[in-house]
Amino acid sequence: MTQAQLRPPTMADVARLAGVSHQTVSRVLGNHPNVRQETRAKVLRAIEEMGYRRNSSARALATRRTRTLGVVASDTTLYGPASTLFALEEAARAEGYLVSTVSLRRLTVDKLSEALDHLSEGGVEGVVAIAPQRSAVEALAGLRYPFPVVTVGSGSGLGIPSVCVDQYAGACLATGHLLAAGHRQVWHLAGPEDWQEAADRAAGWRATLEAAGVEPPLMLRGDWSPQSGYRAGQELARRAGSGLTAVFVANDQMALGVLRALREAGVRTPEDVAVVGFDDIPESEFYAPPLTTVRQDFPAVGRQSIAMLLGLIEGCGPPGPAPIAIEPQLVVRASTFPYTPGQDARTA
Amino acid sequence: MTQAQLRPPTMADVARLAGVSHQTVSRVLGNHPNVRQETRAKVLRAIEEMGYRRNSSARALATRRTRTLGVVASDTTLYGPASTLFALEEAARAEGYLVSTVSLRRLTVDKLSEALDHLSEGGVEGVVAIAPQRSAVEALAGLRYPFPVVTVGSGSGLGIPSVCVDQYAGACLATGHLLAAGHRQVWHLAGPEDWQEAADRAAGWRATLEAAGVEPPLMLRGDWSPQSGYRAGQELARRAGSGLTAVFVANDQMALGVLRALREAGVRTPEDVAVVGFDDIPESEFYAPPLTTVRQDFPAVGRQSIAMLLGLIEGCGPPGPAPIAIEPQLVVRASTFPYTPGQDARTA
DNA sequence: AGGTGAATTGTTAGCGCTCACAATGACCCC
DNA sequence: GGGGTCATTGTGAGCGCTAACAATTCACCT
Repeated sequence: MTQAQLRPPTMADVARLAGVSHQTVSRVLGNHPNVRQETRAKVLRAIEEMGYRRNSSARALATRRTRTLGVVASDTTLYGPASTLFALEEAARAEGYLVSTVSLRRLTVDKLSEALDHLSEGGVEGVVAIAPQRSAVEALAGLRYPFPVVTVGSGSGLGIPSVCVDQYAGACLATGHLLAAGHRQVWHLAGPEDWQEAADRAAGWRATLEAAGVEPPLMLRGDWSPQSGYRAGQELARRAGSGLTAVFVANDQMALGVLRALREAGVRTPEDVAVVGFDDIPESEFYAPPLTTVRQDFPAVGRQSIAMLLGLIEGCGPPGPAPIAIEPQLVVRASTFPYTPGQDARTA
Repeated sequence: MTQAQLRPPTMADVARLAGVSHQTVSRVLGNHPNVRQETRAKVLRAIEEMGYRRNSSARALATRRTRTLGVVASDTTLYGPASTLFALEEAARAEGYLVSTVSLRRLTVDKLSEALDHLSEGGVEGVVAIAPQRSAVEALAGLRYPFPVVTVGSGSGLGIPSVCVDQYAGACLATGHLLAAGHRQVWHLAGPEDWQEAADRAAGWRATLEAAGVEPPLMLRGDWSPQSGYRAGQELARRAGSGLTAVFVANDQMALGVLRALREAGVRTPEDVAVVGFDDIPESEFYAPPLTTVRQDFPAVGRQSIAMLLGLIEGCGPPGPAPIAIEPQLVVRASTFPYTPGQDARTA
C-alpha cells in the first residue's frame, strides 16, 4: 500500500510511521548501540515500507563530511593512468568514499587548476591528482585548496605528498637485464622531458650503465605514442648496422612502434636488437615478438594513495606519511635473450 | 590581514564584512540580475578577501539538486570503455555536473546493483551505466531507483533508455569491405556471447554474407583478450590451408592475437588471410601489419548519453528520447586489400 | 505633491539531518 | 524508601544555504 509521493519520504515520515522520534530513526541507521531490539525492528520495517533513503546532502551538511574524494586524471585511455584510476576508485570505495573524477585530455596547469576548482565546488574532502608531469605538480605546489591533495606518479620533493612506483629501480632492472644478457651497450628511448617518470627511468638507465663502466649513448625521446616509437625505431634500425644491439624503451606502446620499425628495416628482434619496454600492458605479450617489460603494481599505488589522503584528511596532520615508492618487477619474454652466463647475446 | 580560521567562512560572514544581508551575497553568487553594480563589487571584494566558497552540501540541501551524475563502468583499462568514460565525464562537466564513478572489474548483476546503491547514497541525480552485457541490463530493468538510469552500449528494447554506436552497421562495413575486395567467404571471431555489441557485430556479419548469397561459416568466439584471439588464430591458421582467406575479428585486441597466431603459423597477412578488427585503438595502426578496423565515435556517445540523461532528469518525462545509434566508420589499412574492382584479392 | 511601478535589499522560513543534552523509566544497593 | 546507575528515547538547536515574500528606495509621471 505504498502510495506514490512527489517528495521522497524524510526521516520524520519514517519516525511517524514507526511511532518513534526522528532521532531514533537516525540512531538505527547509524547503528548506535542503545536502541532496543524491538524498536530497531519497528523502525527498519517502516524504512522498508516507505522505501526510505537518507538524504546525503542533509547528512553532509550536518556532519560536515561529504565522504567524497576527487581524482584528477589525464590520458585515461592509456593503460597506466587507467589502471591507476581504477585502483584509486576501488580503494576509495572500500573505505566508504565516493569518488568524483575529472579526466583531462592533456594535463596543463590551467586545466588542473580548473579541475580542482570544479571538484572543490563539488565538496570533495581531498583530491588525488594523477600528475605525472613536473610542470603541473610544480604549479600545484603554489595553489591553496581547502582540502589536502596527494599526487601520484610525480616525484616528491616539492613538499606535496606523493606516491609512486619506483621508476628508477624499474629502469635498473631493465637495463641490468640487457647487460646481463651480454649486451655491451644499451640505448634508451625516453618519454617526454616534462614527465617525472620518464626522467626517473632515464636516470636509472644512465646510472646502471655507468655502474657497469659503460658510457651512455645518445638518448632518444618520444611522446609515449606508438607513432613516436616508430620514428625513433627507424633511427635505431639505422644504427643497428653499426653496433647497436639493445634498446630500453620507456613504455610498451613506444616499444610497439620500435618493433615495427625494426621489422620493416629487416632488423630482427632479439637476434639483431633486443628490446625491453615498460608497463606490461596486456597486449605486450602478443607483440611480435612478445615484449620483455617492467610491470608496475597499480593496485598498490591506489591503496597507498588513498591511505595517505585519508591520513591527511582524518589525521589533519600536515607532516603526512613519508613518500612511498612501490617496487616494480621485470617480466622476461622473447624480445630479449634470457640471462645466460658466459654467453654473448649477439652470437646466440 | 586574512586571519586563519578553523571553520571556513560562511555566507553570513561575507555578508557582515560587505555590510549587506546574506541573501544579497547569495544573489551575487547566483548572478541574479537585480543587484546594484556597486553592491556586487563590494560583495565580490569581501568574498575575495575571505577566500569564501559556497558550501555545496548546504546548497544541495536547499535546492534539492546535487548536480552530480553517476557513472558505472567496467573494464576501464580497455580502450572502448575508457574512451566512453572519458567522453561521458567531459560531456557532464560541460553541463556543469560533477561525475562520480564506480569502476567494476567485472560487471555482474550484484556488483551493478551495489554500485547503484553506492551512487544513490552519494545523492546522484541520474546514472549512466556502461553495461554492454545483456544479463546486467536485464537485471537493471527490474530494479527501481529514485533517479533515471541510461545505459550505453547495450541494446534497447528492455524499456531502458540507451545510447550506442550502431555495431550492426559497423559489422556490415567490415564484412562488406572484405567481400568487395574479392573474398568469397568471411569468417568471424566474435566477442563473448553475453555482450550485446558482440551479438550485433555477429548479426551484421551474418546478414552481410547472406545478402551476398554466401552461407556463413562456423563462428568462433573469444573474450576480447589478445589471448583468446591467439587461440582462435591458431584454429584459423589451420583452416587457411583449406580456403579461408578473410576474417572479421570483433575487436582490435583479439585481432592482435590472431595476427600473431597467423604469423607464427607461416600464414601471411593479408596475402593469405585478410584481417579486419573493430574499435580502432591507437595501437592498431602499428600492428604487424597495420590493422584495417572500424572506428567508433565515443565523444558522440558521451554527449548523447548525457543529453538523454539530463532530459530525463530535467524534463522528468518517462517517455524519454528515442534510442540513438551513432554511425561507425571503416578505416582501411594494410591487413586487408583495398577494394579494386574486377580483381581477386587472393591473386593480388 | 501624491501616486505608480520597477529596482533593490532585507526578513523569515525552511531544506533533512546529526549533535548535545534532557527526560524517562527500570533496576539495584544500602 | 531514597538515591544512584544504566539503558533508552525525546527535544531543541543548529549545519549554511535558497526561495518566497515583505520592505524600502528611487525615478518618473500626472
